[in-house]
Amino acid sequence: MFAALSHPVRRDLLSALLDGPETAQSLADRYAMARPSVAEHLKVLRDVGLVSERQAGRNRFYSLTPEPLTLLREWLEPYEQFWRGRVSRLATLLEMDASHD
Amino acid sequence: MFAALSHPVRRDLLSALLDGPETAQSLADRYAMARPSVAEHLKVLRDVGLVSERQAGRNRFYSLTPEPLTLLREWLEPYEQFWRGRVSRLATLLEMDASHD
DNA sequence: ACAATACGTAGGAATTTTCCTACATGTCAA
DNA sequence: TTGACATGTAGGAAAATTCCTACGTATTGT
Repeated sequence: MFAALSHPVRRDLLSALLDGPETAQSLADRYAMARPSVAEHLKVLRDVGLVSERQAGRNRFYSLTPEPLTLLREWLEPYEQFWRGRVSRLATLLEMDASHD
Repeated sequence: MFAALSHPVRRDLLSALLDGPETAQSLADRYAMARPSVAEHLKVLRDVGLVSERQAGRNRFYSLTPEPLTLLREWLEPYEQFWRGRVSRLATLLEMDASHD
């Protein structure tokens, strides 16, 4: 998951699919890269379940399946708690400080 | 940021720092890897601002500075909206279906 | 001053990732 | 059927990442 998101082209592909499904071809046209390279990036995204494909004649439509991103959200949680903890400790300190003036 | 999080050892280091600051040494002791390798991972995390260091004599304490993770949270947002959108469209369909029985 | 400890970094080997050019397959249109 | 399009994959070069040992520097305790 994290590895799949580590490449800017792959994040860009996901972002492109936010507007709806697109064919492999039209996705590839967005980049200076050769088409097969984009196909490999799509494969990485497919392997972690972030996109799914639907064959339609000689086109293949890719669409976004963001469910696996809930893992990322869950991973993030302890760090957000950590962050809130720090803020509230700071607030406590400020209160203590305010109390002796 | 995404690249910094792509390596399991680096994610583990962040996780270790949730419990509070630690010296480079004690962090390195957690892994089978040689200490300088861990030091390089710490450097990557430092470069993206996810950890900060405080020199204390011959020890160097690392602590978690999770602020940059807000970028991740922001990145995630459109995908969560996308997801909610899909769920609500599904709900609409189910309602429509329920209405003709 | 000297030895030991804690640490970062240089240099390089091994591995992985990225990206390319073929190439093979399946589909459509004439 | 034949030719053009859409696509995935194989094979390999190039680039990046990872991890090691060796080394340099600063600090501490004796």
